[in-house]
Amino acid sequence: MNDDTRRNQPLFPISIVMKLTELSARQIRYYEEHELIHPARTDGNRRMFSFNDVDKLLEIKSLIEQGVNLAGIKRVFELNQQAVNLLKNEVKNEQMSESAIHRRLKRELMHAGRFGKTSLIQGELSRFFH
DNA sequence: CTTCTAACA
DNA sequence: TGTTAGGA
Repeated sequence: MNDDTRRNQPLFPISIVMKLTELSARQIRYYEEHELIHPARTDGNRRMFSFNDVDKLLEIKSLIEQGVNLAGIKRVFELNQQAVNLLKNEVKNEQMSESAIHRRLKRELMHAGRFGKTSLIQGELSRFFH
């Protein structure tokens, strides 16, 4: 099992996520309603969150505190996803050497760092560290 | 007892 | 966003 799979494992119920993110259940459910997160469901219809879900919620919290509305947050995620896809394609097309990939990645990570915990692209970047 | 959806003195 | 009702 790789890191990606591990980070996407549905592990905790909403009560734990509330403590980890300091967000109310209302907020967490609201963000799901607006498709900012997609937690898994148990047989009993209970939400089960993964590490990636928690990271994303922390990201949402940070952006909300900075005055970004839900539409804005969606765009941030979309642009972030586009950046990931570009990196993936470049790697796939083997148009970059290993060292170039890592240099590029380091630059992306530092850029992401300026915005807080942002980007890091839902843990998807971990795939490039293999 | 925890979580879910829907609704709003 | 908070809170509460009524179920599961």
